[in-house]
Amino acid sequence: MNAPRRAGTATMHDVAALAGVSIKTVSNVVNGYQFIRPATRAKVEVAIGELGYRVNITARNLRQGRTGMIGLAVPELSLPYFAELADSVISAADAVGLTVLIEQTGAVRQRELEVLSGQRRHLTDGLIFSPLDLGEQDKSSFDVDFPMVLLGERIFGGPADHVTMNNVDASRAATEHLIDLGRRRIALIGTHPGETMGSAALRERGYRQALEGAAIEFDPALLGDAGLWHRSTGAEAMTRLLDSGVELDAVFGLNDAMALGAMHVLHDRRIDVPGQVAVIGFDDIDEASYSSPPLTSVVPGREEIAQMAVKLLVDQIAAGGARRPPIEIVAQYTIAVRGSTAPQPR
Amino acid sequence: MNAPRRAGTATMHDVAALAGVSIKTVSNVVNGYQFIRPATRAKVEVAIGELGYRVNITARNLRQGRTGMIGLAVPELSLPYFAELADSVISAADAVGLTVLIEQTGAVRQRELEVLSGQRRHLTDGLIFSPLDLGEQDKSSFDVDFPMVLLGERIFGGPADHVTMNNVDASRAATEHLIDLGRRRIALIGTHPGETMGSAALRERGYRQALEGAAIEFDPALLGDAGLWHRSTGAEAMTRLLDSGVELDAVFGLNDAMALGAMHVLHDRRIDVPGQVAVIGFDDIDEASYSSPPLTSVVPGREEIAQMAVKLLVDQIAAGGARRPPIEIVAQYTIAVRGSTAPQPR
DNA sequence: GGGCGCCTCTGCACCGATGTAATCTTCGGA
DNA sequence: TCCGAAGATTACATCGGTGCAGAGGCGCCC
Repeated sequence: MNAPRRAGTATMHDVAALAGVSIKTVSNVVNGYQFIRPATRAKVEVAIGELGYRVNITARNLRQGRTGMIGLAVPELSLPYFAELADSVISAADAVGLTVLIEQTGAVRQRELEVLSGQRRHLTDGLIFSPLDLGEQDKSSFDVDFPMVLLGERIFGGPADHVTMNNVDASRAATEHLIDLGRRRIALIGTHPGETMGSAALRERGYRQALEGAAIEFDPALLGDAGLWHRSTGAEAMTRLLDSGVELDAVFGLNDAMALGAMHVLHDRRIDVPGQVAVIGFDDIDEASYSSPPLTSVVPGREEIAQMAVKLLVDQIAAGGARRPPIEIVAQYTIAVRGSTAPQPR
Repeated sequence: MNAPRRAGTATMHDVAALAGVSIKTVSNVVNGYQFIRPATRAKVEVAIGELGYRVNITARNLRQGRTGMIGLAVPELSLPYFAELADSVISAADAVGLTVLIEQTGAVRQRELEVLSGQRRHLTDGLIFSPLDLGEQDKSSFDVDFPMVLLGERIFGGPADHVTMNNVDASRAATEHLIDLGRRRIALIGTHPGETMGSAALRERGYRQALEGAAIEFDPALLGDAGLWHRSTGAEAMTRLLDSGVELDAVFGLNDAMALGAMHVLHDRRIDVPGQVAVIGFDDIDEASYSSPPLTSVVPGREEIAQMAVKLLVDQIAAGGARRPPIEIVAQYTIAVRGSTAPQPR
C-alpha cells in the first residue's frame, strides 16, 4: 500500500495544477524567490489558500539534508533547573529559526549512550547534551561526527564544544558567603563519594578550598550524600544529618532542589532559617526566590549558557562538518543573597 | 548545489554496495523482515557496522507518510505544572514508541493559532494542545484535519478529543476544605474578571458554590486578579490584597505557583501560615510538598491526563483520518492535605 | 534590426528510504 | 526426476519537495 494521504492534505503538485503553473514555480513562490510576476504569484497564492496547502517539511528536509531541528538531551524536565534550561534553549533556538527536540535521559547511562549513538542524527542538525551519568571514562564516546555542544561538568577537555561554569570558584564563593556570616559547621548536601569529576566533586572541591582558606577543619560527618539531585533526596540527606546528631549551623545544597528539600526538613523540625541554620543553594531556579525564606543561591547564568550553546551549535552546523579544535566557554556566575542566609529585614 | 553529505554518513546504497546485495535487502534487514538467509543478514550487518550506517529517518518518514512524532504545545516549560506535564507526556509517548516535539506558545494568541494552523502538520502525526489564550470564540479554529487532543478548560464540547478534570467540583472541594477549618474570609488568587470559560472562571465558580453552600457571603474584595499564573503574579496579587486592608483568614491560589508566591508574601510579612492564614493551591506540583509549610493542593491526576491524552491521540492516528464523535474524558482529582492548611504536628 | 542581458518560468534529476510485484533459489514430495 | 510452493532477493516506481540548467520572452542599446 502506498503512504496514506490524509484528507485535505494537498501537495505542491495539486497547487501547481490548480494554478496552472509548474510545480517548481509553486516552490519558488513558497520560498520567496524574487523573480516572479505578481500575477503569477497571486494565482499561486490563491490556489494555496483554496487547497489549504502546507509545505511538507519532511520532504524539504530530505532534499536539503537539514531539518531545522536541534536535539536537547537533559536528565529530566521535572527537575526545575532543566525545565528552565530547556525554556531558555528553546527561546534561543527560536530566535535563529531552529526547533528543539527534547530528549529525557533520566540520567541513565544506557539512554545517554543512545543519545550519542546518533539514532536521531538525521532528524536533527545537532545536539545540545547535558550528561549526568557518562563521564571522563566515556570521553571517546563523545567524539561524534555530528555537531554537538556539551553542557555541564562531566567532561572537560573532551572532543566537543563545551559550555560550563566555574563550579569550583562558584562553590568556594558560596561557602565563603556562609563563613562570612560566621558559620563554621557547614553541611554539604548532594555529595557523590568517590567521584573526582562532575558537579558534585567540583563543588565539593570549592567547598573544601573555602574551609581551608578560613582555617576550618573539614569534617566528613557534615557531608550528606545524594545521588540524584531532587527535592526528595535533599530532604533525605538533611534528615540523615540531623538524625546523626552532628552539629551544624549552615547547609550548602549543591543544587536548589536539594537545598529546598533540606529547608523543608529544617522547617519541619522547627529549626529556624537562617537564625539557627543558614541555607544556600545552587542554580537560582525561579522557585528559590519564592521559598520561605527565599533561598540564597548561586546564579549560574542560565540564559547565557543556553545562548552560547545554541550559538556554538549553529556555528558548527554552518561549518558543515569541517572540524576545528573544540571550544570551551565558561559562563559567569554571581550569588543572589536572600533571606535564607540574611537576617530578615523588618 | 546538491545537499551536502556530512562525512561518515553512509546511505543504504553504500551499505548495499559494500555487502554486495541490493538496497532493498538492506532495507529488509534493517526492518527485521523474516525471510533473509542468515549469511546474507550477517553480511549486511557487518557492512552496516563498518560504515556506521544509520537509517535516515527523514527519508523513511517521507516514504511512509508518518513521523513517529507528536507535538505537545504548552504555554511555558518554566511553569512547573507544564514541565511536569511534559515529563509525563514524554514518558507516556515513549511507552508507545512516539517522540514528543514540545512547542512553547507563551500563552500568546498568535502563537496558539499558528500551532493550530498546522505548520508542523507534516512533522508530527498529531498534537496534544493545552491552550491558554484561545477560547470558546475560537472553537472553529480547533476543527483541524489532523489528529489532536485538547487539554485544559478553555474549550468544551469542541470538535476535538478533550481531556480535562472537573474544575468546578475540585475547586468547590478545595474551598470547602478551608471552610471546614473554620475559615470564612477566603481570598481567591488568579481570577480573570470577565471570563466565563477557562480554568480561572470554572474554579471561581466552584469557589462561589462552596461559599453559597456554607451561607458565606461572596465578597469581590477578596478576589486577586492575575493574568499569567506565575509565582510572581501570585505574589503581586497577594500583596495587593494585603495592602488593600481587606480582612482574610485563608487564601486559595488557583494554581500552586501563585499559592506559593502568595505564601512567600505572607512569610515576608510575618503572617503565620496556617495559624493566621491557611493556604491551598491547585495542581500538586512537586514543589508543593517541599515548601515551608508544605502546600495543601488539589491533585489533578497529571499522569492519568497525560496517559489518556496520548492514548486518545494514538487512537486517532490509528484511525487514519476517519472521523468519530469527539471524546471528552474527565480525570479524577483528590486533595492532598498538608501543613499550609493543617495545624502542624508537633 | 540584430544582439545582449535580464526576467520569468519550466523540465528533470535527485534526496534516501519503502511498497509492490516480479524473479530467481531451494527443497520436499510425488 | 520433475513440479510446485515457499523462501530469498531484486528492480522499479514513488513519497514531496529543491537545485540546476536552460528555454522563451521582452526591452534596450548600438
